[in-house]
Amino acid sequence: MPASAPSFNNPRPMSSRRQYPFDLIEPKWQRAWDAEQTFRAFNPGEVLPTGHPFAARHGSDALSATRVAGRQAPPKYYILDMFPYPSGAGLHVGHPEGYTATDILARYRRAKGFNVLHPMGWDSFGLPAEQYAVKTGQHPRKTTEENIRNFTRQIKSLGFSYDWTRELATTDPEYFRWTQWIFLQVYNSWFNPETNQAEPIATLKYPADCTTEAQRRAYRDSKRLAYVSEQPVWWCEELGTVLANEEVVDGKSEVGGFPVVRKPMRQWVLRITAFAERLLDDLDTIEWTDSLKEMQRNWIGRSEGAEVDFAIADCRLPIADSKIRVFTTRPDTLFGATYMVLSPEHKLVEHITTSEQSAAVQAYKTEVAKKSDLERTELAKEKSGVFTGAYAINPVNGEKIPIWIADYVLASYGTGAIMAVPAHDERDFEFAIKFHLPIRAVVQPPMEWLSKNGAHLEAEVKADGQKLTWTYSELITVALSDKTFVSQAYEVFSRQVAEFKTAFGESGFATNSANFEISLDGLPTAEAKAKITAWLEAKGLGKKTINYKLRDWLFSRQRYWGEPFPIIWRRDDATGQPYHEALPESALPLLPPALTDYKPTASGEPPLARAKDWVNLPDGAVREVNTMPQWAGSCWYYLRYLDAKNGSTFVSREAESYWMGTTGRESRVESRVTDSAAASTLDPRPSTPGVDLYVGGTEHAVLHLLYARFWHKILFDLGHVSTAEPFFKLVNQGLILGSDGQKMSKSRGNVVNPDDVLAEFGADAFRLYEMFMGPLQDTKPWNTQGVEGVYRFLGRVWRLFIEEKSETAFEQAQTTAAQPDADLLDHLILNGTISDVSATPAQLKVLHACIKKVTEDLDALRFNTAISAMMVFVNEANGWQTRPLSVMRPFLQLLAPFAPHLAEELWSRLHGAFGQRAGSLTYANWPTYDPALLVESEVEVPVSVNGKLRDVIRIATGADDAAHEAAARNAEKVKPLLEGKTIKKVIVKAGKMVNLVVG
RNA sequence: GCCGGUGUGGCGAAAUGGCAGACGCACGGGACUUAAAAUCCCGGGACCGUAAAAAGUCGUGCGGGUUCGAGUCCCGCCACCGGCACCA
Repeated sequence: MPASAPSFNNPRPMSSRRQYPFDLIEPKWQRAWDAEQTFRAFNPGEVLPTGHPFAARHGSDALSATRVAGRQAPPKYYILDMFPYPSGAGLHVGHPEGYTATDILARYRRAKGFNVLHPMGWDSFGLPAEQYAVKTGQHPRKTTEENIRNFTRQIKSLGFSYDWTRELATTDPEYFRWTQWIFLQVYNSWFNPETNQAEPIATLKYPADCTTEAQRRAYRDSKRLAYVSEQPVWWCEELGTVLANEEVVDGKSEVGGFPVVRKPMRQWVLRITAFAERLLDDLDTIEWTDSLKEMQRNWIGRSEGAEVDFAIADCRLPIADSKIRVFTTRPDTLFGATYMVLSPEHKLVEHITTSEQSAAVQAYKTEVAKKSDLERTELAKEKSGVFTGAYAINPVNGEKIPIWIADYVLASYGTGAIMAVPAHDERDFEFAIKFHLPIRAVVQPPMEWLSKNGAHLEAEVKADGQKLTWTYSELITVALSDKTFVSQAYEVFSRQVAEFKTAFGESGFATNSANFEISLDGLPTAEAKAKITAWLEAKGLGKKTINYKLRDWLFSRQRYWGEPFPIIWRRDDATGQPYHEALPESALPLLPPALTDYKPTASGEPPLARAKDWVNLPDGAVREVNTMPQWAGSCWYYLRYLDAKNGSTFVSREAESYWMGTTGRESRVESRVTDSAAASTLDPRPSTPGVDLYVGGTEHAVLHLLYARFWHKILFDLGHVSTAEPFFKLVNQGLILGSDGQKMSKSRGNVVNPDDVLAEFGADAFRLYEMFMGPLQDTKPWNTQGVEGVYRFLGRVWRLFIEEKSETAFEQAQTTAAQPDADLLDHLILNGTISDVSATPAQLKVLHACIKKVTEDLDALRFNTAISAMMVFVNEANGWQTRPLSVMRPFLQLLAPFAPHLAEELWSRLHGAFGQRAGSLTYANWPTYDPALLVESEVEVPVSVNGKLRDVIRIATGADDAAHEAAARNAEKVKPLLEGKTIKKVIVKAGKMVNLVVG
């Protein structure tokens, strides 16, 4: 039996009778919601269908521009799930965790009066469908469509309140025509450093020496945000494609873990580095978790420092090339630079290498080239390198220092060359020790550091005119109390710096750092950096610089199942050079050609090259045969949802500014009565710019989220969208582990299939359990018995509302009669304990405490404790002889976001029994609580003596401190402890606790 | 190594600096039943007690500190999870 099939012959025999007929209720309401289009979200200006519950609540003119003055428009709330890749394996229990959380919040916001946008779609380009196509020849579209059907069925069975009219798939030509369109926007833009933003390529100014059209074109193409570059890229043989930096983890492909090699290739690249600063800065404007922001910051990797030029000694090169530029974050240690290192790939290496060293240098370069990057990082322990025979001049002291090459210096970062300061950089230190290069200390470490790292050393010191030999620890100990020994301690450090087993890389005070023009001595590191940088700039020897680890985004893939580039190639008549040209927008969508074989060509070209008719155009031009990466479609899908059916633009201006929250900012949740109770249940920030809440897994912390922010900023600069950031608040759901506490995987056999859980317990129980397991963000193990727990809870809810005797009748009818399912439910009648009587104060208190807790917890995304609050309510209500309608009704509203099917069913029965028309529970106004009802007349207050709890007193609410103290002194278990003692201090927090301090 | 997060019963977890363990699972006892399941009620951190209780002692990874009072705040460790890692 395939694992994904619902198990009818369940391993656990239907040991228990169903808690309630979820198998009838759930499909019933899913059909009703479908028929009513209950969750359809309306765009501004849209005519609301009469009878739609949203119109019933907010008025049919709710979103029209001509809305009657005085009536406030409902505020928008955009709540988004990361859309899934529809894999053949189907949904696993991890997917619905985030989806359930967002669905609960979407339903909660609807009840609170928001216009909620909650869409779902498919990230449907992707490798598995293509690999399947390579194997079987079946078109990937077919596999993809089958998988989408299965995913849709599974997701719909969970009762999520998506607006399915906005469903999209990245593989749909009507979708990817706009992906291609956005690519053209990127292609036709450049980054203007003066305005710090993307601008149309037409605003580009050409340098004077660009005279011919070919020159202008070359210049223009070198400035585009999408450009072609011949550069070393990660090639994965197994996947048959190149990968972006971000897709390579530990020298292997992120997908599949296949080996990758560095290979120079002509590729499309997007200029994300131009946006590094803004991608970094704007993190401060959005509400993401610290860890997520940190991950993005680390990936961008900003570091501030200086570029410094070192002249090459005795150089025979033309003057322009006779210097080596390095990047350093520690220009203050320039006086301690005792050698230089170039990366083996550095352009100058061959020019400066002396003939004596030439053979060694060549050999080393060959050796390094052979090493994969995996080896280069894995074998990081042992430093290697070769002397070039050449020397550079340290610009601050004129010293001749040797130039080496070593693979610990990366060609791709900074300038590909460093000044080595072994005393203050761990890597340089190791290298200097290994190759016996000089080490010079120019920063004084703190005493603690010296004592920790110099414990093994001996020091010769002068004390009382005598020479003595102390251990370094002794010297430091003396220096700490006697200032006259401090300078000796530093002197020994400077002299014996190589004896310390490590470099001192932190901040301290500069020393040994002076020439006849400038002295850094005595300055703290920060000031020393500023001073030397200013000096270098004044002398034209260097300048302040900022560097990023972020690389430009490698954007092309050698695959079939991706968006084709809307680009063609021509040859320049004059020069014979190939150049690229964008297709006109009217040519979109550009469909991939039909193929029978999806493999790359024999000559290693991408699969698209097989389609000769498609590639070769009548006028001699040829099409680009690379395709876009999977990230392209997911970079902007959240925008397409806003206006998914628009055939003339990717998203209309009105829809964009409404849903992204830049119009109608003044609109707030209708402010009700003035009392604080109502106010406290209003959201403090009704609408935010951008997606209000985005929920998904951490695996997209850098890739998708960085790329999407990048595209969004380009669209923002070009005036296509109205916010600088796409996702205002973002929450990562935690991983769900197997019941063995291990990551779920087929090989471990611990995968839980939602279909099975649904068959046994129903969608509501499944949803409830996923939320009850623990905090959304935490990693937590699955436990099927836990599902039973919440399932029993739903059964108790059911029995609160349904007459038990009628259940027997229902069951009999179910086994005997061949009635349609819907009619079967008619055997059930409302529990006789529910009546339209006024509630007791105790009942009201229980209800209002529940409203308060559930509301506050939903606002804070604490689903687990909200559920436990409802359990407390049900445990109480279970004991009631009569259950007032006015109490039971609001409870169903609280339950509705979590268990919508059950709540709708009971809601409609409750109203039916009292001859009322129910109306959709979805748009019923969220209940508010009255704090006055929560006040107790008497409270229990713990009493401690000397901080130890000894007794509990009952005392009237609002009693003063004196009354508390008196009651506490008289408490039965406290009295004996006070005998013969004096009370030194009394702490009273009225209504909270009393503490008596005795001596 | 660096950055971020997490450590609380048998388990998942709760606790604005103020009665640690709400709620749920598992477990034990009882009611109902011919019986079981389901349901309903009761119990429950550990230790020491006791016929049963009560009382008492100890308890939120470890060690210190602040405070009348610390799971919560501060300092120093340890372990686990996630990310980055020769980025000058």
